[in-house]
Parts: sequence; C-alpha cells; structure tokens
Amino acid sequence: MKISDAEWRVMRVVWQRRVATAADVIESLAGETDWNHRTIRTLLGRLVEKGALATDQEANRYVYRPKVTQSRCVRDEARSFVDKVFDGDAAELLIHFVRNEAIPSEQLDELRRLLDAKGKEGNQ
Amino acid sequence: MKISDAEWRVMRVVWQRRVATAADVIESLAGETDWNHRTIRTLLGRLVEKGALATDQEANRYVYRPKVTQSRCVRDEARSFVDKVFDGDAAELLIHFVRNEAIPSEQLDELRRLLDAKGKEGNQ
DNA sequence: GGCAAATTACCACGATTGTAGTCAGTCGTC
DNA sequence: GACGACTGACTACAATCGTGGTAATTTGCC
Repeated sequence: MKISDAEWRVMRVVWQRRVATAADVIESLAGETDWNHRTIRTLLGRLVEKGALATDQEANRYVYRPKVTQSRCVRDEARSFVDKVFDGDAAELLIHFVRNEAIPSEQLDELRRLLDAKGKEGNQ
Repeated sequence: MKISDAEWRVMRVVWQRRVATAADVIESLAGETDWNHRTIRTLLGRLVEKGALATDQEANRYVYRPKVTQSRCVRDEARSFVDKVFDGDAAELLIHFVRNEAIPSEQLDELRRLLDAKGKEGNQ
C-alpha cells in the first residue's frame, strides 16, 4: 500500500488524534496547508479505499481511524526510500544524514546509546 | 526536479560510469531488472528533458552524462522524504533507522566517529 | 549494395496524484 | 418549515509514471 505525499499529511493527523472526523482533519491542517476542504475529503476517501483508514458511522458522518500503524508505514516508506536512493544500503543513508543534517545534542546522545546497544547485541 | 523510482535506477548507473550510452545502461540494468530496452530509452529521454542528464552526440548516438550530482539529488530526495514521513525531523529518521536496520560493524564505527565529530563541532 | 540490428523521435495508455467541482441529502436555526 | 451549512458520493482533469510500441534512419556485415 503506497501512501502519497499529500496523503501522509492526512495520515499524520489521524495517527496523532487516533480518531478524527473530516472536520477535525480539515481544522488540523488549516494552519499548515491551504488545501480546500474538498481536497482533504478526497484524500480521506482515497485512504479508505487503500485500506489505510477505516470509518465508523456516527450520526450523519464518518469517524476515521487508522487501519495501519504509523510505524508500519514508516518502515515501508523508509525501506522503499533506501532502496531507491541508496540501493538498499541503510547504513549509507545513516552516514549521509549524520553528515548533512543538524541534530540536537540530546538526540545525538540518544543515537550514541542506540549505536552502543546495537554494537553489543552482536550486530546481526 | 523530481526523479522517479525507475529513473533513479538509470541515474545510478550513469553516475557510477560517469558517462554512458543507452546500450551501456541497458546492459548494466539487464542483471537487475527485466525492463524492455525501450523502457530504459524512454527513461533516459525523460531524464534529459528534466535536466538531470546531458547528452553529447557521438557518431550516430548519444552519450549521456549527469548534469546534476548524485549527492545533490540524494540531499533533495532525503529532505523531501524526511519532510513527508517525519515532518522534517531528521533526527527522528536516524533514530528509526538505527533501531530498525541491521548495520555492519564497520559502519557502526564510522557512525560513531561521525557522531563524535558532530558533537565536538558545537552542534550548530 | 541490400538487409538485419541498433538508435532516436514520437506516440500510447492505463494508474496514480494533486487539486478541486457538482449533486444530493441532513440538520440546526430562525 | 424554509434555508443555509455541512457531509458524503461521484466526477473531473491535467501532470507524472511505468511500461512499451511504431516509424524512420543509420550502419555494420555478408
């Protein structure tokens, strides 16, 4: 299941709120985008078709909730990104980002801890 | 300039060889894909239109060479990926990958060195 | 020197994506 | 109880993408 750029914006809102009506999503995105509300409704509909969201009827409208987890989608998306750009070599991607992106120091520390843990686990 | 998944396969070949004829690319990809040679020629043409490749006429055919650097494209692609999936937070991406991907130990070491260097530079 | 193979130029076609519009029902309000 | 606001259903439409076909030209080879 392939979630497009615009659809990711919508999914992130629903993942964050856990459930949301169309109006909720429209309101959440009003600050970040200038999308017409119809655009957002279209995206919600497509996400339901794709199986990324499920709906519950409530009164006269739908309540949307995620049918796939965010971490699952992140994994898939990351995998296809790394396949495309780094020919599947995730370590190359990491090296690229560490070299090229500003990283706050707490997160640097967290990364060091993760790397150390990974080193110790026998790096399978 | 947006390079599609299929186009990336082609670009990676040209970047690696620095210059390549269509036949070179077709041969290089023969092992990895089962694309028709016409497909690859179409992709090469589109990449020239997009300004990602330049051509030099040589005898009766073209020699393609990159017009954009790989690192530039990697940066752009990585940026839009991290915007889409992690809302622009590159550190979150790194943490995700370190957690979820197997990384050979030499690359773990390299990452540690990079992190240390980054920590010392005053993490701007 | 004629023919098969390679090459470029141009066309095709269905799927997906971004970005809405129309139509028709429902519901709260005056 | 009429009307405007909100909602979902369906439709639209151009751009991009994956995938490849046709036509025309060149060219190496027999």
